[in-house]
Amino acid sequence: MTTAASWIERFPALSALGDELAERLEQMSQLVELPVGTTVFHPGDEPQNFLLVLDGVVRVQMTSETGREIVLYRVDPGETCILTTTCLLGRTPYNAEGITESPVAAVAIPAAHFHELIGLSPTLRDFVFQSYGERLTHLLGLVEEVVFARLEVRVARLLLERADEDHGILTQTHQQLAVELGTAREVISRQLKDFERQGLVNLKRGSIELADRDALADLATA
Amino acid sequence: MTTAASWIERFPALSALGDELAERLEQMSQLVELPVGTTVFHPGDEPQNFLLVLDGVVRVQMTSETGREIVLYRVDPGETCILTTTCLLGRTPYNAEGITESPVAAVAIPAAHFHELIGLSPTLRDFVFQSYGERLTHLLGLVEEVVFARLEVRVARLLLERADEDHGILTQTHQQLAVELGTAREVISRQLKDFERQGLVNLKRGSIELADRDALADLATA
DNA sequence: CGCGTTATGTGACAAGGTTACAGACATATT
DNA sequence: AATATGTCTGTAACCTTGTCACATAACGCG
Repeated sequence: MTTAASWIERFPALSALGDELAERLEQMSQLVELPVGTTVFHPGDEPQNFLLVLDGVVRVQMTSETGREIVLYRVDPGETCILTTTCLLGRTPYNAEGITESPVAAVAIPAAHFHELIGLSPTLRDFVFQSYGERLTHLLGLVEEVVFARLEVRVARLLLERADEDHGILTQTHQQLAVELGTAREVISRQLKDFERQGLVNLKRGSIELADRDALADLATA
Repeated sequence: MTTAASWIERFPALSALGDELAERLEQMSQLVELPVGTTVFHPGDEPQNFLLVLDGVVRVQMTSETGREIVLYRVDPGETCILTTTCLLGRTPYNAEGITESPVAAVAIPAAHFHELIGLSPTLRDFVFQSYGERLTHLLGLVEEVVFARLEVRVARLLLERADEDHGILTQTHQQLAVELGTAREVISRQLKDFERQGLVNLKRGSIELADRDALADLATA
């Protein structure tokens, strides 16, 4: 009974699983659907399942006592939430928060099964190792940026990274951008106003239009 | 031929390996000895071996273009350098620097063998997963601290963490402390002088004596 | 249209990073 | 002992970033 069109096909890294393991994985997994804005986990929770995102995006962020926040990373389709894996394997509570940024379809695999499968399948193992590696590298980059990079550079990078490809427009509030960088809203407002005066962007309530991408790119690589 | 008193015994996490695997691991590994101050790796290098530290400490840090540095973590005896593992598995170059803080004895396992063994041994696998988890958690803590924590708090924590247990003395220069926190020497000097004026520490050239640990601890938990 | 809500702008000040030196201490050398 | 040299520490001035306090502007809805 080949449960055709399985979610597993969405993960290139899992294509080498083999029919037998794929079917077992299929059986022990459970599909979850979450509306946008759902809190997937928050600090103090302990995860019960290994999580794979099929569709949508989960944003993982941290909040300070004073209320400032910073985005740590995003889990995109085809990726796994490595913080969940870490807390699962280490039986430690989350120290960050996960929020769906769009409607999310995900696969949950109970801890015990996950442990078993990881022993059976080099494919799954490599997938998890690779995920760990990518996140670790990414987090080191985050540390580097936060500690060493000037704010104008970080804002320029953020704008380029998150702007709509075609029209060069972001529909985000200053507050949202502040959370991306772990800074304060006023600081973003100030910097954007500066950029506007230099003709790099056009500001409207709730959106930012990139007026001079080349100049921003120059800044971003500085 | 039981090569008795193997280095493997130093790793509690590897005690469950079993005789056969332990012997194979033993055979394919190579002992390395490094004097203090050796650069184990630096940005751009690609690792060839999985590394386990037997004795001594390796400090892993990052340097900015402007010359500022920050310590990311330390690899203590019984631990593995997870950045090495990451770069090894991902075939990516290092983006940080590793320096021995004391004479180091380490075990090197060539990438191919490592890959094979990780498939064979759940014990080794769990060890690596656990190492990943610990570092990831630790790095998230670093991000949190760097982004949200006030400097006086960070300095207080650093002093308590790195002071000699008995006498409450650190023999470190302000520059060295600055590297720990990813800040500038002048900033550390300023803060320490403040602490001194408040009677929390006594400063001497090349060393700092904690004069009021309780007060520092109060600050540190703030 | 009027009104509440959310988003943005801005000034003043505090904290931290940078620049530029001065002085203090340690050690080696004469 | 006196001097020279290098390293470490202190400090002032200035710039960037974060915080606080409020003003103003844009939107959405009855």
